Amino acid sequence: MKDGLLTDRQKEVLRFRKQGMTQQQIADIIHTSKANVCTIEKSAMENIRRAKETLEFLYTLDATHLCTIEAGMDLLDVAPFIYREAENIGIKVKYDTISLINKLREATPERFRARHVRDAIEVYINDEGDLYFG
Amino acid sequence: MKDGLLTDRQKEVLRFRKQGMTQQQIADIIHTSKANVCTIEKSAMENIRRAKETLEFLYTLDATHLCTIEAGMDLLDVAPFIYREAENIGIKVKYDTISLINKLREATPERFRARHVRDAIEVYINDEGDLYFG
DNA sequence: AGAATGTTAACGAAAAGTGTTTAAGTTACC
DNA sequence: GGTAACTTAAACACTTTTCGTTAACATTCT
Repeated sequence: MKDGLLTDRQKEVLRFRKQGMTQQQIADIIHTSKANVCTIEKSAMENIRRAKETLEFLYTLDATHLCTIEAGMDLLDVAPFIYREAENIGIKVKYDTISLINKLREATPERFRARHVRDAIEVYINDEGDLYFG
Repeated sequence: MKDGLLTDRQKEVLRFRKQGMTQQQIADIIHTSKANVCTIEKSAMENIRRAKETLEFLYTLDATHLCTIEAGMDLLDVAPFIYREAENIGIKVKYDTISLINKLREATPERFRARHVRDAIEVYINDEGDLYFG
């Protein structure tokens, strides 16, 4: 049984970075070049991105596509829209308006500009009323 | 930018499995042996396990060690214990007793026998009062 | 017992991932 | 301009993963 995606090297770098060290400082400590620290850190972030994407796939596997939030929509209109769509297919959404918006902003922070949606967001829902965004 | 951890083959098998197909049925469709379907499915599950573990590491990265739940402890004593420890370091735990126990059992189901803890569990907490178990 | 389902071990070939170095490129700040 | 922090790309040796086969083994249902 193997560990997670991150190599010992990558974990090491992430820990030092979390403490606020520069790549050069870390390079000195672990006896390698700063370029190498950079690539190690970069591939660590890449691995984290992939881990997230993998679990996203799992979620959408037992979830059905609920609706699409089109670009330009106001953030405050999103929750009512999702509630209506979910009601149409007879599923009760698990989250109240506040949690829903928080969850949405957390899942796709880059897709917002102030109160407006920048790019379309696909919304998935499962039988339990859990929501996933892709 | 690469995809998630799962190969197309693995996703394919997982989708068919979700639909309730047997390994033999899938093997016939994708033109390979059932043994191979089995190994593909198995490594898919392994990849999913690793994705989860990777994100767990991320959580503990900005969390500090709160306390250790020793083997033999009664499940009903865990929540009060954690609350007390968190209070000692001035952090309010995000979960009520019920949610806390659910979260604990979900994270480490193999470490319980009826109402008792089998092996020691490390508890981590972050500034927001989120808990992680390792 | 027979049949279907699932698992495991051993092995090979092709593909992908890892750690490194080197070298050239930003970006930002004094 | 110069320097420190950081990024990027190419190339290398090395290790691991993946997909596939075959054959044996365990489980469960009829």
